[in-house]
Amino acid sequence: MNEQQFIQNALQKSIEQELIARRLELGETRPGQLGEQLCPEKPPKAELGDWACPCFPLAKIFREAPPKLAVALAERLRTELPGWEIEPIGAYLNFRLPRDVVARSVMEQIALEQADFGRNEELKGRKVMIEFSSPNTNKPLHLGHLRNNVLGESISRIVAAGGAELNKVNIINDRGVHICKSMLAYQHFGRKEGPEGPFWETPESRGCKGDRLVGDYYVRFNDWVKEGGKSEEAENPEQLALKMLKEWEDGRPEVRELWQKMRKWVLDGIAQTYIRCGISFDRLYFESETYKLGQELVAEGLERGIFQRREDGAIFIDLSDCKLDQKVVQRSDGTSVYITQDLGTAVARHRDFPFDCQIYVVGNEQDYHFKVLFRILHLFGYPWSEQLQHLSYGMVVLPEGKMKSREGTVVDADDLLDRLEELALDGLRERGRLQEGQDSKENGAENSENSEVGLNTARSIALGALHFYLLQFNPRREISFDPKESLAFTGNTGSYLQYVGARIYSILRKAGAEVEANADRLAKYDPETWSLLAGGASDHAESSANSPEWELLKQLREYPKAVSLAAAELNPSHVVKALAEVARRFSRFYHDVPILSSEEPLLSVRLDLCRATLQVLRNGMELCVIPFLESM
RNA sequence: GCGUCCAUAGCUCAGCUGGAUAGAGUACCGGACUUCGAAUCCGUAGGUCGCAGGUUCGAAUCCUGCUGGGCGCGCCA
Repeated sequence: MNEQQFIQNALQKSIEQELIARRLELGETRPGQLGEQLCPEKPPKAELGDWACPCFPLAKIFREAPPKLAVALAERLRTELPGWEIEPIGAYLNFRLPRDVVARSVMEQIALEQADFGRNEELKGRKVMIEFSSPNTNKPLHLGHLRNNVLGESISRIVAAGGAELNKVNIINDRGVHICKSMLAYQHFGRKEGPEGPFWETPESRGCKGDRLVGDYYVRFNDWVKEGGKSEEAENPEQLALKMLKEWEDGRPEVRELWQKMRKWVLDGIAQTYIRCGISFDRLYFESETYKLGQELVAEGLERGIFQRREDGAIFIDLSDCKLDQKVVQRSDGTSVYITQDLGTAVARHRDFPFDCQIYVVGNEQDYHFKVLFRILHLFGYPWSEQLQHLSYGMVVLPEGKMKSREGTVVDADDLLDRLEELALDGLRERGRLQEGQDSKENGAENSENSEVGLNTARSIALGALHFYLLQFNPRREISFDPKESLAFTGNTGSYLQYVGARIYSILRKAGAEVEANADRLAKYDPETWSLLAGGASDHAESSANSPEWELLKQLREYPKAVSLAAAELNPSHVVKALAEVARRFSRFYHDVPILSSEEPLLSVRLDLCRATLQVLRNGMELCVIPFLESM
């Protein structure tokens, strides 16, 4: 039973007693409903208490003003909840927890569970498949993918923390006219003149990542179209692309060979970006493999009357009855469209991993696509089709508007990460943080700025800043990305979490103390020590009502709730926010309360509070794909 | 035009599904490093919750209308 229910139960009893004392009848209301109507909530200000409950709903039954009721109920609750402070203020009943008990229970729980603190079993036994990233093999990843990637990875970790069995998958869109476009451009413009004669350009010859190279040819194709597209075939490039797609589906060797080569360039390049971002997949699906199954399904659907054939041969589904209009599922020339492969992919995936639920992390510009997809799978009668979910996240827009690949306003993922790493390195340099034992001795040479350790730290800071930034908003919300302001390391950022972690590490190092919390040690403290900790025993504890220690402890207790809420809503921002709040409250505690210079037993128990905070930060940062740093 | 999502401090966003004086960060201004890491902390200021109605003890939150925006409405993906 959680605390909220605990309070509700006590309320329920008190209300019943009060009713009896007043000889009032319940009338239509079930006895059990009374407590449920009163929902304990967080007061707007910490001074008011730890929990609060408005008495408005009871006014009718008791035929008395809520403030008077609150006073009467408070009296009864005091005997119901010994140790708690209960205070009626206006129409509200305010509750204050017995602090020594709470402090001890949170810290013991953290010490016992350690890396598992925050995990729960709400999704135990559920098999969840999650699709995210979904790159095209004709260009590198951009800012939009970065949001998608970190959302997918973070939600995966959060859902796994809920006990679900998880399968992370990526559908690689390596088939279609857009792929043919970059291939065509390469065929026409990829022949270069070198000192030793002509050659076909490769990532090595240009000295860049393969995804970048192919992406440039994709852009080149669009320029070609604008130029009027002169080619020896005297057809325009768009037509050539469709023709090439047909040849690809027919398996023409030259086309397949070029496709294999360019596809690998992009896949290798994108794989590097994934590694850099700390995200991974259990399995890759390729549209080039699943589209055939999609075509089989189209044939089956046609036979079963789910789809219809038009005079020109195109196959479509009529969904005008549910306002989804008509949708073509196979072109008149027999080639597949986007949704064809998604049908095949869904079926293939359920064969590979019989999921209870599948989450598609895909941008909201595809809301219509997924409505149609889910509808079709429903009409096919797959039972699992009822458990498909589209996590429709908002776009990332720049101050000047939407990113457009053709206009070169796309923010390239690798470029952005490079820029962030440079800024992080500048930050380390300014703070003189590139020396001080950050270098390995075997490196011997010098504490140079280019040391491996310094670069790794900068990478972690950059990634932390980016991921914190991208996860702090509601996923469904469109976010505007201003490079100048968004790439900050001060204020509410990933670096803030890392900084607090590093400071805790530092203080534990200085104390010569171990880093892990230890439940046996905690068991030795007496109740008075716990009261000293929670109540704020610092010299200037003029208001022990809400000491920094108590505020911190309460926030540590909030962390598991944030994780389960994030899992329920598929919204990692709850975890990010809970962590930022932990960091803020720790900073205040750290600032206001001396730790190393305090005397026993306060020294020990305060160090234990540091350890508990550290553990929560680490656990949460792991879920948000924000690297933890022992020093920065 | 149709569908769909959105509108809260100068800016970027919260607001726990109807409750107390609407909160953070950032920017601005003012304080705090001889003391555990100043990528920090503290304080001041900043709002007619787009507009107008409605529902009720009570609305940023629910309903209707209006205004202004995003996205979608391809045999692109």
